[in-house]
Amino acid sequence: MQRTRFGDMACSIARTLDVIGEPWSPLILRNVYVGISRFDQIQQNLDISRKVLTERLKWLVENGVLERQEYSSRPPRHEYTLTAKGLELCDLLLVMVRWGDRWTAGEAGPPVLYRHHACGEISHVELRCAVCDRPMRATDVDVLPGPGAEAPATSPGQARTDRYEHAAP
Amino acid sequence: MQRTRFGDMACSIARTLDVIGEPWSPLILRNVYVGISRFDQIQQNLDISRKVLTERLKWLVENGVLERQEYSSRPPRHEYTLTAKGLELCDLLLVMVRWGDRWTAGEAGPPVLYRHHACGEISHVELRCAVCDRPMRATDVDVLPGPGAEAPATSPGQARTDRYEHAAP
DNA sequence: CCTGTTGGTTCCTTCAAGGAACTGACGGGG
DNA sequence: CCCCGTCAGTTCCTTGAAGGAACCAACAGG
Repeated sequence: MQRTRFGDMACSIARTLDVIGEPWSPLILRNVYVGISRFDQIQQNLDISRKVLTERLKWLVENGVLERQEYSSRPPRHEYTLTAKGLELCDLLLVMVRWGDRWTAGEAGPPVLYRHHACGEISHVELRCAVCDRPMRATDVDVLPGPGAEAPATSPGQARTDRYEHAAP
Repeated sequence: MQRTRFGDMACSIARTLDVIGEPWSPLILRNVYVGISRFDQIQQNLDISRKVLTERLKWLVENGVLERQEYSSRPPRHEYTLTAKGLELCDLLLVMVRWGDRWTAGEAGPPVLYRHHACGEISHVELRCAVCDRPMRATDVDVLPGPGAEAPATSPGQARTDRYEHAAP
């Protein structure tokens, strides 16, 4: 775990990492996503320490990514399900899968395939611009300061543009 | 840092995390991406321990995400630049930004904006199917075992489908 | 010669991860 | 009634990574 908390930084990447940046968290999310949603199932599938799994699940529930639901009282049994917030995080997993397939899978090929409901084909994700629909990759954008740019402890009105000095022509 | 190495798992998410899953790594990548590419610049911008920064940079270079380049001999000075592999990882950052903006930015609004070169508009990424071009989110796919599905130490021919039991109808 | 910049390395402390054992509520079988 | 098994954790101990500060070395400029 990072001892430096990222949640207070004026950076959406840091704040996203604050939620799922700890070791195991994305893999736990993946498991819940594919239907492995109970404590012992997840623990066995990942071979994760029960202690760490407890901590991660608690954090993810506290942050509204997962919900802990009782599917049987007597005996009390729970399972973890994705919230809308958590489901959108799974989009991130799809992009990670794409990169991992391209750069780490090697000759054996991808360990898991994804079939798109709409077309029925084995496929993968591509990044498009929400406005014009054309490809939008890291090379296709300029970075510039936004309204929430100043760090929390900074007085308003004094935007910290120095942190984004490469903000393009 | 995770003590359990994820690189050996038969999972592209785990293998991606093995490369950039450690604390600070995505933020270092982001800094190099926006042009903050020298050791001391990165260290000051992130307020990261010099020791950890050294380790992370070394790991990222070893894994082909960054390149260490001398931009001045005498005195020897270096900067870190993205490889093609690293640039594609930045796509992941864009998706993290999108989630962070939606779910963590609050009233202040996003700290950073992204202008798409092709249309000139402030925008964000959307996930599309590489085959049919329609939206492809986590809810829009079936998960099924692929060619590289068996774990490394497993004898070939005996696919471990048990790990993906929710593989959908 | 002294200072500043760049790019690290070394050392020490603290706290998270891993691992194994333990708990406790319940259900079922003999 | 007692023992076994399952689920969902909790407790405790050891190890090792993160944080922080100090140190080092090569060079440039004044």
